[in-house]
Amino acid sequence: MRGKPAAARIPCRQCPLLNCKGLRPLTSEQLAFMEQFKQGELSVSKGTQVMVQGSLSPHLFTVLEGVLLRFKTLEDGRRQVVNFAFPGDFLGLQGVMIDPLTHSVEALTEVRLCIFSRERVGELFKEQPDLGFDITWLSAKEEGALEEHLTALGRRTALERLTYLAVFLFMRGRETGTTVGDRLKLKITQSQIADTLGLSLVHANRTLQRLRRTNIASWSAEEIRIPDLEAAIASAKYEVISRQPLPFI
Amino acid sequence: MRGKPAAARIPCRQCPLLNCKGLRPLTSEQLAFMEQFKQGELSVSKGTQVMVQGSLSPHLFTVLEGVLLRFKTLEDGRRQVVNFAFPGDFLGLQGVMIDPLTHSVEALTEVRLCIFSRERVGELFKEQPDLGFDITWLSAKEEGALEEHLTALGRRTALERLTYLAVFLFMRGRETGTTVGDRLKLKITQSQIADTLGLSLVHANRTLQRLRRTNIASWSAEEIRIPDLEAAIASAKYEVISRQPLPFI
DNA sequence: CGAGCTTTTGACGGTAGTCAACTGCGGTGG
DNA sequence: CCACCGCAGTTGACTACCGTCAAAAGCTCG
Repeated sequence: MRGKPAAARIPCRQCPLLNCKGLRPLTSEQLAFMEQFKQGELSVSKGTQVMVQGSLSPHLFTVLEGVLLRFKTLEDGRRQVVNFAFPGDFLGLQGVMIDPLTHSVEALTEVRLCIFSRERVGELFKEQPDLGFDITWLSAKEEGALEEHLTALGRRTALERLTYLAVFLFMRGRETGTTVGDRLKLKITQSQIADTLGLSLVHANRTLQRLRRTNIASWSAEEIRIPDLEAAIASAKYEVISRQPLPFI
Repeated sequence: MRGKPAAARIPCRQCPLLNCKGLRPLTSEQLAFMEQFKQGELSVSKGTQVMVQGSLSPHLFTVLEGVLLRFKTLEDGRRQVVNFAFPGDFLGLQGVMIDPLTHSVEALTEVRLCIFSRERVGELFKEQPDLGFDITWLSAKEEGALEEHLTALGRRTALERLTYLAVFLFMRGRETGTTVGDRLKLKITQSQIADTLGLSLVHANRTLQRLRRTNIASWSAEEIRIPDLEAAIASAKYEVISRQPLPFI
């Protein structure tokens, strides 16, 4: 896990997440606590592994900027992308509870992370119960996302899965201000898409071409564009869960 | 959601979960808190829906006894089983954060549940931060299980999925004292298995027959028997996560 | 310009889904 | 008592979706 640590330490009261529309801002007391709870920052470039499956993780992270990929690897090399992380997402909670990490995390873009110490989490729960509650909230929301992915893999056709993923990523992007109009700029390889949706690379490619022809979403190597979100949601059979502003940090 | 509520209210200090080997017992202070936090008990018979997708849930539950099924339903009727709940598992956390439930919960056996009020969760986090932390732990563990299921659906063959599920259920049973020797008594229909593993009913049936012929697991309608757990784990390519005693309640 | 990665295309085979029918079993009611 | 029903499990035949193998084309970067 390389990367310039603490390149530019920004005080929490200037945290970019505070004016992110999809996120609920912290109270000033909470901000004061976070200020001393925060250990530093980590900036990594695209492709960097932030966490490695099987290793021990001394840190927790909050994503300040960028998009990451969480994935598991089987011994024989098969990979499964488990979820994506957007700004405001909390990474490494499992590492606190379960010793060796059960998945890896890799940066899909340039990424800036906020670092916390794993040892001091108990302290957070004691001194700021509301923040502890928020962490549980985030964890429950993550669980909900995994359930959606699970039904996508289990019960949706390849084309539905692709549209589902397009909509999912687009909406996560919109919540976290990563999106511009009906476009989400995000470079993902088709291999990563395949590993997310449980498809082979070849089949993912063919289905992606089929998706492009439907005009429901235009998904290029550079960006995802969804002209009619309602229509896309319907055709993905995506049940949108209620969009309350998420807590963070 | 029918069922005799509070049929027999057992004090927490006699909770059957306390001497469950896979679970970490509570301190006496925590027990005292839980005693007044607990609202009552709910006993339901096999097949009962304890929670219904789309409805609001006023309660949280801890499983005292029995096994349940969590599943999502698409509008067109396709079903996806998301996970199973064994004694000690915590149900309904998502209902606290996200308003309408995103999945249903159904009893697979006779089940006894401990009921908590959704409104008072904040109180628990404030007064017993350690318990709040434990809830987060449970949530993180659940997340880990979902990730395993996800890679099963995405990257394993039908036969591997079946063995994976057999091993998964057996080990959960063993953790929670539901198992006897190398047997887990548990009635599951092949349709439920199919909906768990993302297979069609017919194909699940055929693969199950194939699994029986391998002698790795004998999975009848009544029970799962795994004579050689190590071998089964290997052939399922199941990466066993470390088995620390779980917290509960 | 060549190396290496990602995307694309073709051909082929196998895995898994669908449709349909039949069996076996337990419960219900005539 | 047994016919009848519904449900779970089983089997066969057919199809199609999807994976694998292989190769070529496009791209970026040193």
